Amino acid sequence: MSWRKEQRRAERGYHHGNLKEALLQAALDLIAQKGAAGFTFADAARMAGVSPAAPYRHFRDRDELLSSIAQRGFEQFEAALAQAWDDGRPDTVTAFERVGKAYLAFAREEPSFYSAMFESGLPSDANPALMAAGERAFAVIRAAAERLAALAPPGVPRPPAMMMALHIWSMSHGVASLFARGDAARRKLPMSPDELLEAEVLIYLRGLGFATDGRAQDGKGQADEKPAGPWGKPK
Amino acid sequence: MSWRKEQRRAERGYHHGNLKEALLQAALDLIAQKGAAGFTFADAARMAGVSPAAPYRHFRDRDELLSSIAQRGFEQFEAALAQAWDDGRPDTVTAFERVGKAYLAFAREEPSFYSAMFESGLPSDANPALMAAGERAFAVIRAAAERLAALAPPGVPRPPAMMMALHIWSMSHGVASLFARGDAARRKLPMSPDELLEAEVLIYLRGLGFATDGRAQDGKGQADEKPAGPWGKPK
DNA sequence: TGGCTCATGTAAGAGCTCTTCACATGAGCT
DNA sequence: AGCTCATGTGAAGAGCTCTTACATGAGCCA
Repeated sequence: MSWRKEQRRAERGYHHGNLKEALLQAALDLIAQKGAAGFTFADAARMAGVSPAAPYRHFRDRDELLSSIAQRGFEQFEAALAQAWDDGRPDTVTAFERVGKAYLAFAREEPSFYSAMFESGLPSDANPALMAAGERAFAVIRAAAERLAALAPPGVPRPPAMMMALHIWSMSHGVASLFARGDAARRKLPMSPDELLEAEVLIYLRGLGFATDGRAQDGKGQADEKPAGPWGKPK
Repeated sequence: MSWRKEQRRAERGYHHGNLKEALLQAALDLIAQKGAAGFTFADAARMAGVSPAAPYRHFRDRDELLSSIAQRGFEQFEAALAQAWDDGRPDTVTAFERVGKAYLAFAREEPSFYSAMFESGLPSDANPALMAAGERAFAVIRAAAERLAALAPPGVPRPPAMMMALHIWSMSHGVASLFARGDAARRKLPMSPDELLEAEVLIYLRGLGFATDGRAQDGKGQADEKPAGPWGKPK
């Protein structure tokens, strides 16, 4: 009763032709359905229409497939963040907030990548290329923080950009992994994850002395205006 | 060559007597070693010295065992946070920071619990008791935020306590899961996770208008003293 | 065109896990 | 003493991971 498999083979010949890509795609789909833990090498093979042994021609391991996905994820993540940052245009604070939104958007729209990247429990020393890709993604946040730190108001010691970057990253990751994904999002929130993160970052930046209200802060700032606060209007 | 097993049985008789507890403990140990994903039902049975089928008398599933652990984790977590909070003594801000430290300490000292709680990919609707335990733990943070919000300086619209609680939680979870655990901690940081989180929370609170320097803020605050900032001294 | 070679796929199998079943044991009650 | 039922066992099916030996055919070279 394996006419199904026979037929598939008839359609595409003995050689698949693009198995590596097909496996990566299949794995993404499977992770989306069943989570990074539930995904199975054999399942990916089945989905690609090849025998369970075929994937071993392209990936040493189930883990290597997973870390390939994570690596790609970091690359796309970096691209998304970099595009959102857009080198700080039109102004640093606006661009910075856009980065936060892009972070959440990625976590929401690419949950498979996100969980391969952060929740797959891969030994971090397994794949140097993976680590490097992660570093590059973080570098975008760090560069943005650098620029932001340079705008810090005088009079107060300037916050270390590295620290700011780590803070922003931890907020983003915290919101993303607690509230913005799959059934974790079932917790009933008083606001959307995006709003939550935006408020969080705004409050944080204000704590650093930034005037985060009028947005255009790069020079001519209207500093103190009794701001409405980053949380909506009181009812 | 199974004299080993025979001997164990001789020691403890046909019935284990406390298998459920033994399994939970074994699972914790295994998760600590190999991560929540790598842990195996059969392994736990072996470690407890019983046959692979025995655990099924106590847990419907591998997942049910995992969620039992997560539930216990939340209970201990709640206890740890509540103890740290100590009903806001000696003053709200100090106690609040203690909660943050307790959060990280738990993540660091009980990584098995922490990953069962937050990284095991359990369907959140699987176990109502689990969800309830999670809620109770969060309630501690929320209660603390409530008290803190009540101290918010006048003149600015008071921040919603729920939002503050979610913010604090996301920061804590973000720092914990990115920097304070296992080989994720291999990222070379300019400061310890504890310091990182403390600074983050302090900056955040300052952004809400709290004077977070002299600590005693509940009444007689020395408000403005050109604070050194929550990041150490500039070198 | 014919023939080589090697990357890519397959089949079969060992060893593992999960889970279920019928059956064994003995702790605690009557 | 005898019953009963919770608790543990052994065997077995189904699935997964990964290895090994073998099959196929695409690309190259003459």
